[in-house]
Amino acid sequence: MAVTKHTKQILARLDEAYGTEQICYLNHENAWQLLMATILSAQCTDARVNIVTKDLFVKYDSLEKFANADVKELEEDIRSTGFYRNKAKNMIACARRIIDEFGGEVPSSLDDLTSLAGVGRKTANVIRGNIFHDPSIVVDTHVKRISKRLGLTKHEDPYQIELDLMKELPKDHWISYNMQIITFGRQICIARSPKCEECFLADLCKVKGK
DNA sequence: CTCCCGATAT
DNA sequence: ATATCAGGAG
Repeated sequence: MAVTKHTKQILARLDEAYGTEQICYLNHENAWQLLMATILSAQCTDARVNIVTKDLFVKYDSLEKFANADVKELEEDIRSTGFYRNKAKNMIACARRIIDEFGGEVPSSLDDLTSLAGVGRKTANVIRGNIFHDPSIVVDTHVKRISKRLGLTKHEDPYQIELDLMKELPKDHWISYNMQIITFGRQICIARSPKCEECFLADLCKVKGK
């Protein structure tokens, strides 16, 4: 499967602008912390998640603490991330199942990860990429919006977008693409008001200025 | 498809 | 007032 010149140009400019180093914007010290942080990041900015987890991971300093947490208390501890009832319930169930079914270790396969409460394809791929360094494409709102703007996919469904990107992007760019697009999406191709005047991909964009 | 749901920019 | 933010489950 040949990579189109259009795609090569995009990747070359992203590499030049942001490098290819693997960076995670969710603060964490281990696998279960990243898992909990990623569950919290659903429909919430990473900046907000980092504020919450700063205290959260001191109070809950192990999976066992989450497994035995009081739901109401955990709800208040994570309230500002939104969807706090679902998230608190999922975090507790998730911690219990990792302890009971996976010997206390965060599993590495997509199927095992998505079998956990509150863990969908996006969260699972964050863990696979950042913890286990398995090539994976995380389709979040930035990747979705910008991949469409750049003409790398026409789909709305995140899984279909993931398949399109896996076909179009060389495997060694999968992880860096995610980091680059998130950075790009926050600095330039902002959802509410994209800065097309200062965008280094404007000439390759399908919907420039719209 | 609907519901979960607070913080922030416009 | 409205859209959007590193989504997932029923």
